[in-house]
Parts: sequence; structure tokens; C-alpha cells
Amino acid sequence: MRKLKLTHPDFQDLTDQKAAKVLEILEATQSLLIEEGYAGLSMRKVAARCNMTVGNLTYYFSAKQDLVHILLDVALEGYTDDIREIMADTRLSGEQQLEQALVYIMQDLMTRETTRFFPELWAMANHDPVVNREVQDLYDREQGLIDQLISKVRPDLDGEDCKKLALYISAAIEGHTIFIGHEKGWNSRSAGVIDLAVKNFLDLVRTYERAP
Amino acid sequence: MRKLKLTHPDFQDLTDQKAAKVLEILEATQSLLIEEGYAGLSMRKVAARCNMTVGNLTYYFSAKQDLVHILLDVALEGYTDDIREIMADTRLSGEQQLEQALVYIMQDLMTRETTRFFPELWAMANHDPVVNREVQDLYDREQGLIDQLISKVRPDLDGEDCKKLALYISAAIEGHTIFIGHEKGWNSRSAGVIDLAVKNFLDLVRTYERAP
Amino acid sequence: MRKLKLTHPDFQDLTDQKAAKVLEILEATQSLLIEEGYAGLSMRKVAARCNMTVGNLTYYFSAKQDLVHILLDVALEGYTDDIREIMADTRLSGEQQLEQALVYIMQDLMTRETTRFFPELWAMANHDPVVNREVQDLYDREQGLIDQLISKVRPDLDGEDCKKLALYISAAIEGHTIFIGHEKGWNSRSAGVIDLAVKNFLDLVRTYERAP
Amino acid sequence: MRKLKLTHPDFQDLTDQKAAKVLEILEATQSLLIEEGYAGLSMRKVAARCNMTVGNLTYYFSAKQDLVHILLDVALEGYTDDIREIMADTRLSGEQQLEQALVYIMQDLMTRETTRFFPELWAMANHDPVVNREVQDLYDREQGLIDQLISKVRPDLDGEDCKKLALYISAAIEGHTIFIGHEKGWNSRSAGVIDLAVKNFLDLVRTYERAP
DNA sequence: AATGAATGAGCGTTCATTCAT
DNA sequence: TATGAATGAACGCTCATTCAT
Repeated sequence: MRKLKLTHPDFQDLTDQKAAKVLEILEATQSLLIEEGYAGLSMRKVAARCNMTVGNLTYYFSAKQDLVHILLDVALEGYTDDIREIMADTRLSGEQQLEQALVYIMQDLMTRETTRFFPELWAMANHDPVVNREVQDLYDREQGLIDQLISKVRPDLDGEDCKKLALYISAAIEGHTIFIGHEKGWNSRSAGVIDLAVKNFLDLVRTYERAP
Repeated sequence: MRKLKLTHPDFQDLTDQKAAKVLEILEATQSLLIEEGYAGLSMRKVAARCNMTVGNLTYYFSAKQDLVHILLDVALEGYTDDIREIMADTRLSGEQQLEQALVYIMQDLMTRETTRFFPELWAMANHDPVVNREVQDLYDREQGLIDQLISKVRPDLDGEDCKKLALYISAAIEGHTIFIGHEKGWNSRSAGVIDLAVKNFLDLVRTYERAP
Repeated sequence: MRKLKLTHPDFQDLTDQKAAKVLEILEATQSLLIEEGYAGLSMRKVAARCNMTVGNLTYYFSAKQDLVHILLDVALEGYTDDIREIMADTRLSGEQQLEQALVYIMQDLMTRETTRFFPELWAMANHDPVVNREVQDLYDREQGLIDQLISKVRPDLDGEDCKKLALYISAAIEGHTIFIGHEKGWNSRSAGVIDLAVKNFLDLVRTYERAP
Repeated sequence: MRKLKLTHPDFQDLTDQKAAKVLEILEATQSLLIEEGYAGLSMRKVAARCNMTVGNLTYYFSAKQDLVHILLDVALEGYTDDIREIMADTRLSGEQQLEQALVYIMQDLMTRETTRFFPELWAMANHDPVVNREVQDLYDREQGLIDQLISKVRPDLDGEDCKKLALYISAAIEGHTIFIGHEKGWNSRSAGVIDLAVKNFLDLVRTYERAP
């Protein structure tokens, strides 16, 4: 997972000092979410972790929901930037770009933060429409990029096929979070599975027969 | 998802009346978990949904954790039974069994209950070792069955390869929960993705080249 | 402390079986009182310790207060019997009887049971008139016996003086519970203090000058 | 018993308003402890007695145990100050100081607060190590002072003998709490007993023969 | 910006007691 | 005698939120 950054326009007018505070709060929130889950997250704990009073925390984020929603905004915002960088690397062929992007995503999901943060989001998305929107947006972006890469590799495929492939690949990757993620107990086989998965995705893209 | 059944030996000595009550409580717990998530689950809400007092609920389940753990025990217990039935159907070839099993799992994950229940479990597993154990056990069983089916289709592969394939396929399937699951917004493409996925899995199993 | 015995007339009509149950319950109650204090005593814990259901416990003792009051009745009933035995020993002089009685009481108060049980009673006596009555009765009996022994040693003293001496000696002894009692940390000096105290009591009785 | 005072350094930084609130809470706690015993003490009752909500009470004392421990801290802190004052009175001889100190302690124990508060502490000390520590500390201080006074009267005695005498006297005094304390029913004889006791203590100190 | 104080609801849990069977 | 089931109150505690300063 990337470190949090306040690149969103909403935060541009903030003084540096305030921005730093906001960032500290969001980071505390995220780590609490990772460590204790949404059920264990509270304004008090966030405040304590920032050496603030609860009263002051509500000055920055007037409600718990705001805090969570804005955290997701910020955390998921730049999430696809690394993939974009790979796609911008002109030294790589389309296929190489696709491969590197897939490997990148799979490896990221093995970090402790991602392994624990994302399942939390998936669960929250089921009970909070705003979270659901944020998460769907993220995956829309991710699949959009994979879609582009597939188009590059297989210019003969139509849009719908590319989207379907991108969705499948994206889903298949994310599913590994709960199996080969950090401290998930399947670790010994993890490396082999990543190879297997990526190879399978590339084969699939290469050999996919478009509907006649 | 299957309906809850008290087949576990722990519950065999219960009178019918008590078993019915226990089942009612577990069902209420599960639906609350599905509707409001773990953070929104409370003994009081469970009791209310069962038209009980809180005091009486604790007579049946003395602690919230017990209630949750036993629910998972019961809910996940018979979860692979349907796959076993498919595997026991001698009219089907190994490949047909594998195909039907994979289709079955993918279709189950599109039901509202599964779509919402499992991400909740994944999140809980990150913060509760007992839940983690239960979830891992479930997937161990599922992958064990897929492993067996792969072995039937590809008797030439060694155990490690089969396990790796089973893990990949299982992960790839589960990942779809958050994309093509109930009310996930990707529904129009869902049917096509299931076809794509299952076809890909079967191709992969058929063509997988064992390490030389 | 003596073991509990159901010598009280109230319990004479009980069948042996019932008497045994009652005794078991009272013993469980006493040990819980000793281990956890009145605040930690509950019908449930008593029942659990007797492998009974709560319902059945209330068949024997319909209310918690009854249980406690009857326990005290039984526990304190025979409490002065050992002193009576010393007083009945005709081989001993009056002074020897007094000395042995005092030593006996002081040593008893160093047992774990007494050290913990009696302060609990003193506290309860402050909030429960029935307990207060029982405790006062016990000490009336104890002081009555000490009174008698003093009279034997000092037949020249009048009743009021003997009572006063008995009260002082009884109080002085009991006070040691919280200092030289079991696990009280003053243990190294305890033996010496008992000697000092008993010697002081005997001197006091011997040399006490009656009011002119 | 002395009135509660927040002389402890922990409370020096409090605003007057907050200190008053804290004091009010501690006083309510103490009187509840005196009236209803530890088993009858609850955060709710304390809050009610202070016209506060429970939530606000926990703002001042985050846990019941804290409340109780701090109460003891505060209540027992200045407990030996009056004895120190007597000891500082240079117009009195050592023997007079000793006598006045002993009389002071015995008379204090006849006040309602002391009669009821201390047995409660003795009982609590048996089930709570922190309370045990606080109570032992108090008596260590008390006995230390008596020890000093005895040394003054009997400079020929060695330290161990003085300590033993102090322990005996302290224990003998405290024991009277449950007999001549407030509303204890032995009241008619109480005055006489105090005289008897104090006279006995002084005689004992004067005539104690040091080990040869 | 920040604190301190307060509210009121809700939580999981324990409990004495009751009562039909 | 004994069990199992239920009630309703109370408990210690945590919390999101509010607001005057």
C-alpha cells in the first residue's frame, strides 16, 4: 500500500500545519482499521493515537463516518498510480506492461496493510453505500487500466471482451488476498501461485478467442 | 448459502424445542451479520429479533463470541457437502464433475447471503484467531476437493502441482464475490464472466504443464 | 476454623442425604466468601461449585440472604466448643486454662480461613443486622468464657471488672487478625507477638487492681 | 476520621473546580462504602449521589477500581498527621505523647465513619492486592510512630522489641473497632475499656523486660 | 485550534429470583 | 428433588456527539 497523500483538490487550501494534522489523523484511522477492524475503531482511539483530545478531533472531522469516508477517498485515490507509471514506461512492450502490472498488484496484496485493509473495505462496502461507491470506483479504475493493457496486447478484441477479461483477472487477483496474503498460512506456496496466476492471465489474454 | 443445520455432534443431545431455539438464534445472528456487519451485531439485537430478553439469550449463548464462533461452526460445517454430492455422482466424468463443482461455487457466491456473509468473515478473520481458523478450515476443505477433482482429470500431475492449481482456482473464484456478487453492479456481465472463468479453469487444468 | 457441622436443632429432621447436600452448599458458600468476598458471592457460583443448577439451589435456600445467614449460624455455632473443652480439662489450673484458651484463639486466627472469613463478617455486620446479631452473639459467648476463666483466676474481682477485662482481651486478640493473620506479611514477628500478647493478658489479669 | 483532602501531588495541578468535583465524587464513594459496603457500591450510585451521569463519572474516574484505589490513597494519606502533631508537641513528655496518641486512636475508632470504613477495608484487602498494600502502608506508618514513641519512653529497648510492642499495641487497638465502635452495643462499657486499654499499654511499655 | 466537561444511549455480562415441568 | 427456561434489573464500561470556553 502506498503512503497516504493529500493530493485531492479538497485539501489544497489547507495550511501545511493543518494538512499535516489531517494526514496524521487519517493515518491513525487507517492503522486502527487495519489492527482492530471497523468494530474496534473509535474516535477516542484515533484521538489518543494522535495525542489529541476527542473534542479537537471532532474539529477536524465532525463525525466518525466523515473520517472513514475521507480516509477511503485519500487512501484509494492514488492507488492506481503505480500501474499508470508502468503503462507510461515506453521501454516495455504491451505484454510486458501487462505482466508487470499484474505482478505488481499481486505482490502488493501480500503486504500486511493491503491484506488487512481491503477485506475490511469489502465488508464495510456491504453496509455503507458511500464506501461501496469508493471501492467500486477504485476497481473501475483498476479494471479500466487492465482493460487498456489488454487492448494493447489484443487490438483485435472488442471492448466488451476486454472488459470481461479485465473483470475476471481483477477478481482472480483480489481473491488471492485472503489466501496468499500476509500471515495467511499458505505462504510457502505463495510465490509459485503468483507465477501460476500471472502466467495464466497472460495465456488467457493471448489465446482468448473472440466470440464469432 | 445453505440453510443452517445443527448436524454437529455438539447439538445432538438437544431437545427439539431447544434445538429450534438455538437455530432461531443462530439464524438471527447470521442475518444481522449480513445486514449490519459485525460492528452492528449486538446481543440485544439478536435477542430482539428472537423476541427474547437479553438475559435469556445469554442462557443459550453465554457470550457474544461464543455465539459468533458457534454460528460459523454451524454455517461453514456443511458448506462443501454439495460439492461432495457432485463428486459422488458416478454418471459424470471427472471433468464434468470439476466443471459442475466450479460452476456451483461461482453461482453460490452470487446469492445475497454469500456475497455479504463471506467478506464479513474475511474481515473478522483478520482480528479473531478463532474465526481465522474456521475460515481457513473451510477453504482447506474446499481446496482439498478441488485438488481431488484435478487429480482425477490430470492423474499425471504430482500432488504439489494439484494443490497449487486448486489454490489458484479457489482464490480466483472467491475474488469474484466482491465483483459479481449480489447487488454488485457488475451484474450484466456476470453470466459471461462465470463462463469465462470456468472455461479458463478447465483449460488451465487440462493444459497445465508439469514442471520437468 | 472448625469444619461445618449441622448440630443446630433446625437441621435435626433432615434425611442424611439432604443434610449432606445442605452441608455441601454451606461449605461452598463459605469458601466462596473466603476466596472472593461477599461482593463476589453469587447463587450461580455456589450452585456451580456444588454441581447443581441454580434452580435446585433455590430449592434448598430460597434466597441468597438465607444462605448467608444460615451459613453464619452453622459456622459460628460450635465456634467456642474448643475453648469449652479446655475449660473442662480438670488437670489444668485456672490460669493454665486461661493461657491455653488465649493461645488457642490467637493461633486459630492465623489460619487462612479465619484470617479471611472474619474480616468479611465484620464488614457484613455493618450492613446486615442479622449478621451483626450473629457476630455479636459469637463474641458474647467468647467473652463469656474468658470472663469465667478470669473469675476463676481472680475470684476477688467483681463482675463488671471481669467483663471489662474479657472485652479488652477479646478485642486485643481479634485485632491481630489483620496483622499476624495468614499471608499478612508481618509473619516473621508473629510468634513473638503471640507470646507477648498472651503474657501481657495473663499479667494484666493477675495484677489488675479492682476499683476501690 | 478526617475529612478528605486532596493533598497528594497527583492532584496539585487540578483547577479548583475540578478538584471540588473530584472531592465530591470521592466523598460520595466513601459514604456509599460506609453505608452499603463494597458489594453495594456502584458507579451508578456514586454518579447519582453527585447528580452526575455515569458517563460523566467515568470521565473523572475511568474505572471503578481506580475510584476505590484513589479514594483509599486520599483517605489514608493524612491519617497519621494528628499523631505527628501530638509527637511534635514539645510541652509533652514522651510518655504523655504516647498516652495521648493511643487515646486519640482509640477515640477515633469510635466514630461512625471509622467503625464502618475500616472493617470494609480489611475485608477488601483480602481480595484486592492494591487495597492490601494501601492498608498495610497505613499501619506501617502508624506502627512506625508508635515505635518511635516507645523508643522515647524506653531508650533501653532494642529496635526489634519496640517494633513488637508497637505491633501488639496497634493490633490490640484496632481490634476494638468491632466491639466498642459506633453502634456496636458495647457502648456502656466503652469508656472504661479505653482507660483500661491505654493504661495497660503504658504499663506494658514501662515494665517490658528486654530479652536478656 | 484546542480543551474540558457533559450527555445519553448502547454495549456485553451477571445476577437473584420465579416457575412450569 | 431437580431441571430448564425465562425475566428484568443492574452492573462496569465505551462511545459519538455536543458545546461553552
